[in-house]
Formats: sequence, structure tokens, C-alpha cells
Amino acid sequence: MQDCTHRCWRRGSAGDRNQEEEAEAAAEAGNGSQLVMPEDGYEWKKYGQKFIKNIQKIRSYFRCRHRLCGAKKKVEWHPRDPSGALRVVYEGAHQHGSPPPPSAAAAAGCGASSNKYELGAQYFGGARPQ
DNA sequence: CTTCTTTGACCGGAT
DNA sequence: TATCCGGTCAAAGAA
Repeated sequence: MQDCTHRCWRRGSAGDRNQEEEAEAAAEAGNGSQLVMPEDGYEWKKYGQKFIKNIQKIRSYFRCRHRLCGAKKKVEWHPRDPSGALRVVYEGAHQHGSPPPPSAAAAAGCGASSNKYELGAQYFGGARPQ
């Protein structure tokens, strides 16, 4: 029923619309002040973004380019301090027999020339002995 | 034309 | 039981 729709409509996803204009110019100019996602050398596709009330943070959901690959990535950051505390959570492993593309790997380890995303602060919260 | 990003809505599980 | 949260998929628009 529309009950759920109503709730979601108000606090589901419509509440986290905070995307500014394109930072393409900034990215090309070498500006790393905007929010950038930690490039790990793999190709990811964003399939969702939600605001987690429990932690008061924005969580982005990424999936491997290949659908058969069970690799997933979750990035969560503060709505007020995107470059202040970034938490990246990796789930699963790549099975598509295609190691990190040399393009991204080279860009990430050589320089931020063709780098689509810049790496500001990488915090791994999954490093706990569960 | 193809590909990726973004937003909304729905679902399932948990309480 | 109903409600809430987190998580995922789909469609549209833009590049």
C-alpha cells in the first residue's frame, strides 16, 4: 500500500538529496575538495544511496561492473564532513578473473591524472576480528 | 548507441 | 499485528 510509499517518500531516499552541480571542472582542475570515492583499482557501479539514521551517515552502495562477480563495496561518510571520515566496506571477492584494470591501478599509484575518483581518506571499518 | 549516475519505490527482516 | 530500517532493483537523464 501507499503507507510505505509515504514513509519512504519522506525519509526513504528523498531526504538525502544533496548532490551539487557537477564537479567535473573541479576534478579536471585537480581540485580535491569535493567528495570523492576511494578508488581501489576496480570498476564499480553505484546502485543506491541512502542515509542511515543509526549512524547519521550517508551510505553508498557499489557493485562490481560484472554481475557475476560477487564483489560489493559500501562507502559511508558524514553528510557534513565528506572528507572528514570516510568508511569503506568491501564485501565478497572478484571472481571474474580480471584483476584490477591497469588504467585505474596505474592512475591510482602513478598520479591522479586520469583518475576518475580521488582518494582523500580511506578508513576501513571491516578490520575487526569477528 | 552504449554506459553510468541519480532518485524513487518496494521488499524483507527485525523489533 | 504493524512499523521501521537497511538494502536492492528499476527507470530516466546525461555524457
